[in-house]
Amino acid sequence: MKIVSWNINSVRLRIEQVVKFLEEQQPDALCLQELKCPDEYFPHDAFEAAGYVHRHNHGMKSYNGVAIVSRLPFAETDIKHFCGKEDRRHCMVTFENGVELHNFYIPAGGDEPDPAINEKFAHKLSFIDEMTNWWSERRAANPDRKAVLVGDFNIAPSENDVWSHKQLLKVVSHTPVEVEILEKFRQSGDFIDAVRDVVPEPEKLFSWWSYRARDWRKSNKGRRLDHVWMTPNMAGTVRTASVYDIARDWEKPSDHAPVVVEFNL
Amino acid sequence: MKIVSWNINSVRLRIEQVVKFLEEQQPDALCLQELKCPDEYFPHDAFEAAGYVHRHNHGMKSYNGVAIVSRLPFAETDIKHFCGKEDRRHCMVTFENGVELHNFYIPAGGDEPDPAINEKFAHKLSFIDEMTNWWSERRAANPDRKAVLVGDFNIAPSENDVWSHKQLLKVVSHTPVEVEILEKFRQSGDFIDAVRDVVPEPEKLFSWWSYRARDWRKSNKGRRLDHVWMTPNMAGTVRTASVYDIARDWEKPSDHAPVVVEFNL
DNA sequence: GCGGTAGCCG
DNA sequence: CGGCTACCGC
Repeated sequence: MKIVSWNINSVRLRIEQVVKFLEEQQPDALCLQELKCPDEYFPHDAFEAAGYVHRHNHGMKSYNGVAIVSRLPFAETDIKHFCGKEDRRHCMVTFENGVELHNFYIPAGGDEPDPAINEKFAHKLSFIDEMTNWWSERRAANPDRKAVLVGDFNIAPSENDVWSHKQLLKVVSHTPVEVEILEKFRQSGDFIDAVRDVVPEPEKLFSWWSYRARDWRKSNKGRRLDHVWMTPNMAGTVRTASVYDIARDWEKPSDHAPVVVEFNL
Repeated sequence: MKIVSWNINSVRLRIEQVVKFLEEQQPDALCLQELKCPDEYFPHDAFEAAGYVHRHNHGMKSYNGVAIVSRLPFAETDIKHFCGKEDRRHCMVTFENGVELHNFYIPAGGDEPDPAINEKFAHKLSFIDEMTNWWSERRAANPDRKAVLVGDFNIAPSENDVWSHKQLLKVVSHTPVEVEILEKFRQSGDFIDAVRDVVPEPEKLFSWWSYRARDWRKSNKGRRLDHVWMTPNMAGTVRTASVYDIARDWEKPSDHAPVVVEFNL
């Protein structure tokens, strides 16, 4: 089972790149974030033509929005609201083999890494906190569930997930408080980072490069913000994992590259 | 001598199309309107590389802007302000053979063809009125001057310059008041319409097709808004004249096509 | 419909 | 830097 997470930064603007990617990589399921697209304008036809006939899209105008498009049918679909907002940051499907796939777009958190003065940073921390409580309950109710959790977590947890640990310690996405709260969430499910399972540290690995760099590949000031995690009962099932960074070189690219993971399922 | 007028509707967005056109048509001078480009951002390098090393550009932010780029050197360059505005609607050069080339972007005139209620329409009429007085004086001062006047005049004078004379009689660009005031200007210089000299009426000829049409060539609801005129002492010098409408089919085209005139000079 | 602008966001 | 929202102009 091949699963991909990709922050597409406008699904309508980049639908042709998405189709190209699907043709080249043929994943079973593609999880998209930052659709920036109300559901009534979601480009269903292009996905249908590409063979991705099963779709669960959950978007809004201007901001956020997540979708899962798949060649495999869904037994169930659902969404969850976090922090009392309907801001389209999560959707999930259950495949017919019982495996769940969750797609997240965790809040970016603004510039100032202080929840007392920056409401966006406070929102980010609360969001992850709520994810932790939510999963603890879900896990208690069904300890044997197999689940893959993917998305733009907007956090690069390890020092090998950023181009400069030192220079990013006070930059939102790599501050200790974020890394710790994300680790707390990880522990709540004993999740395994599927990518690091196959591409272990200290190898540097990034999935996002700012638009602001003149030559993103040369300066390579990247961060690994996009993740694919799995429940501990899926240990040992990762066949391959990689960042499809050639998509970052396409015409008018997203600032994120797809993260591709193949599972033996 | 091959001279072209082209309303490019953003010279920066379409610089590659301009270079392609220059390579295909190799005019001596290209007159551009609607640069929408401050002078400090004019794409000099692309013109330089294409062999158009003589340039007179006169632009501003957001709106209007005119330029003459040329393979032939200029003996002089100048600009004139009309209606007390510095809105970059005219520039001119004198070639070493003494021939003047004037490039105009006459105001579009808004929607309502009534100067009493529409200031933009009043501006358009005043602009042409001022052109008339200005040229009368210039002509009196130098009756033997040879001059080519080109540009987006935003008026389709004849019934064969529009797709439907009847349906456009009350539409700004083809109203009798505009046609008459432009004819008054023409008479002030006894100008000859170089294009109609070679492509006589009643042949329909257009240089502009709205972006709003689904299929501009099929519906063909065009207007001839772009013109190449010459002083009467140049009578009989037009070798060819045409509208390069294939440029209207290029990717992300301008809504205007280049008007190309070859003179025996 | 498609250029341009500004401010918001990341 | 480049999505988005808006509005302006043709």
